[in-house]
Amino acid sequence: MSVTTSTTLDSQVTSAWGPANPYPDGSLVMAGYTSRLWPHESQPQFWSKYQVWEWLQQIMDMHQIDASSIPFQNFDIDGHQLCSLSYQDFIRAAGSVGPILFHSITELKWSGQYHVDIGQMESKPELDFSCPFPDVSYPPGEIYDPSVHPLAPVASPRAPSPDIKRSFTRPHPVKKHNQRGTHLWEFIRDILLNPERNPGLIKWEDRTEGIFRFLKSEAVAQLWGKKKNNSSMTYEKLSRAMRYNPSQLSYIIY
DNA sequence: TACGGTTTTCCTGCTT
DNA sequence: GAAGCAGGAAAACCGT
Repeated sequence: MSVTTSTTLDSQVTSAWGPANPYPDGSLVMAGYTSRLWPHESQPQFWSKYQVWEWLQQIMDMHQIDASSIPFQNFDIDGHQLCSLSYQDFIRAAGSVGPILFHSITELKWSGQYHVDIGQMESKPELDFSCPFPDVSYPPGEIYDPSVHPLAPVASPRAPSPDIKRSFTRPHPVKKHNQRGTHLWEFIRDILLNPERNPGLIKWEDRTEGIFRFLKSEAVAQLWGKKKNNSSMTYEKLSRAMRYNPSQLSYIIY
């Protein structure tokens, strides 16, 4: 993928919304995300598996818990199943974090107050490059601590350009606090978490393995550069940043 | 001001 | 040989 001088980023992204999108079905990548046309119901009983995971992630953030301390695979369930779990089930599934999760889900079941304001996003389907990737994983007012979910490109298979594969490992230990605003891994995460809003830029290749594919690498780099006020950003630089220090970084995309 | 973490930039080597 | 990716090294940047 290359962005020629005559090809604007807007045109690329816009075209991706249309029938020209080379991945219109998204059957592989979007499996967990199509349902992400989010909580029309705020009731956890109606959550998808993915929403359950987002809730888990949010709880970990809120309580400053290392995301690696619970086996996410134990929560490969939808909201209905989640709500049917007993206190002991939570203990078994999440150990010492279980009571926190149980308490949270119990409150949510009764209050129905859990709102992730995706509805706002859906009401504004147009792309907004001034803030292209709203942090929809976290309700307004909640501070997301990215260091809880560090991201790590690990040994990634080489792939012929323009399809660049990257893979991510499970979460790693935590460092506190976002010192520099948006991190690159947050940026990537948000693209992956918002396929409806940023179609055709990156797609999941194998979500269970944490492998994704750059479809428009230079377009992603341009967006990143715009976010960082760096007009000279290229995919080469962006990819270098992604490769940097993989032992430190990991990611919690499932 | 010093320090640490993250990102950017430049470069070389390897693979296809 | 060309293209593209991986990774080393150093500098820049930013928050504490």
